[in-house]
Amino acid sequence: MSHDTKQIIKNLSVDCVVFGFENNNLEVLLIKRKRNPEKGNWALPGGFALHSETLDQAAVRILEETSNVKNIYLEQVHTFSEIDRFPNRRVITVAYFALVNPEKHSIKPGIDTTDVKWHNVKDKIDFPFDHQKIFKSALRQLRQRVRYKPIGFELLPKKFSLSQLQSLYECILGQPLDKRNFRKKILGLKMLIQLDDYQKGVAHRAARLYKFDSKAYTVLKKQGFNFQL
Amino acid sequence: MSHDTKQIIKNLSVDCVVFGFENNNLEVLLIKRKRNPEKGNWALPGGFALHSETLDQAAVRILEETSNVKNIYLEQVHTFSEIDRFPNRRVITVAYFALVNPEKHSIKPGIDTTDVKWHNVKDKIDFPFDHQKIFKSALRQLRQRVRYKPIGFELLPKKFSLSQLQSLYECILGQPLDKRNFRKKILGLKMLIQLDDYQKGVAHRAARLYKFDSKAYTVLKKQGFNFQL
DNA sequence: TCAAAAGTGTTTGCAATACACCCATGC
DNA sequence: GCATGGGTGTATTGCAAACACTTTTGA
Repeated sequence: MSHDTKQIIKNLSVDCVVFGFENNNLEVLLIKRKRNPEKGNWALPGGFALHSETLDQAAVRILEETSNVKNIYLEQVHTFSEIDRFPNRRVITVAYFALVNPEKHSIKPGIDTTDVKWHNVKDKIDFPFDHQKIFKSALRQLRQRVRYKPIGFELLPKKFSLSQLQSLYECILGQPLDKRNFRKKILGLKMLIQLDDYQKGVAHRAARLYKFDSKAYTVLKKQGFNFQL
Repeated sequence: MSHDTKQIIKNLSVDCVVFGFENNNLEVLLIKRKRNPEKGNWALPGGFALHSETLDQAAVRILEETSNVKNIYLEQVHTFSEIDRFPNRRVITVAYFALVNPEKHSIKPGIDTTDVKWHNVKDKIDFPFDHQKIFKSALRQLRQRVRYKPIGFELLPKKFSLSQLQSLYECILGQPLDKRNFRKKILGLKMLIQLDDYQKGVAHRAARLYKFDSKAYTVLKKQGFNFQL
């Protein structure tokens, strides 16, 4: 191709809805915008695509540039094209959702942002542009995916308890789950390895910790599964 | 907005994978290209978006312009952005899938096409550009959708037999279904109205015809359902 | 009378659901 | 010793799956 490699595509942007799981809550990553439009306001991390990259690559780059997160689960969600969605000129945006384990990835402001933060998914957010719509559609897609792909696991630390895992599923699906049935089901998938580690320093019986069987995990991720709870 | 209304967005196109059901086969609509690139070759109907329209609107317009079909079921599938997917310059394309009842909609060439035809989904097609990839991903999405949305019905004539409906599902899912179980399940959804009409002129027992209960249909389409067969 | 598709119920097994009590730990 | 969450098993139900013969019609 004959394009300058660092040149942006002026009418095409990528916006990312980054989900994380912290303090037993599903959270979304927001960045404080350094430039106009909406300078100083909290928004979804986004940016323009370059002529030299695919949109998947753009999403990876933008996440790294805005929030310093790398090497995470990414999936395209939808392309938004309302004529007035961006001020003054026509910009179409492709939305991605991403899953991050906040313990593994340190979040910090990148070149185009002055600040980053996690925000509880349950609390109302006053989004600029059409980011409310984008956020909702990403959440909807996450809820669908989690039912037949084991992607929830991207959000947890290496060692975790079954209660943590259950709590994650409850946050994503927005509904309580039965403890015994959940355990039966999740252990039946044979993708967890029981460890000899236990929770420490809690004022109740310590929970046993588990990790993923990464081979079984990869297989299941490809095959898909049916998680009906 | 201040754009000329009929001006195209040169780096953004829409491609449509139009499915139809005819002669008990699932078919895809192809058009013969009138212009370069790939002039004279069969491809998916597509075209550039305009500054004055959303992508959904572009898909509607393009389907009408290329193939004379209107008022059909449309859903966005995915955005394709490989750098070399289009020759000579960077063009990103947004794929849609559409469902058409060939009996209701007469297909004929539009301004940008010299010919149109239906092509059996099972037969290999030699697609230009990345249309093979686009087609595959649309078919995958159709297979998913049909399991929890009653969209299959968009493809049938007003009056139809249960065998036709079953055959449609078999074509989409690519697997045979049990007749008795299929009927039990589909009648259990209570969205079909039994008519007093029967098939005519067939050399075997005439099949009873049904139509959709459009109210129940609308409700189910919104709620989603679980079609496991 | 033959060919070809329509139509029709029952049984079986599995998986989802509902449900309640004891255990270990820190304070 | 008490508050807190961890951990465990069974009974019931509903749904998916498997399966074969009779009916109707035109040729």
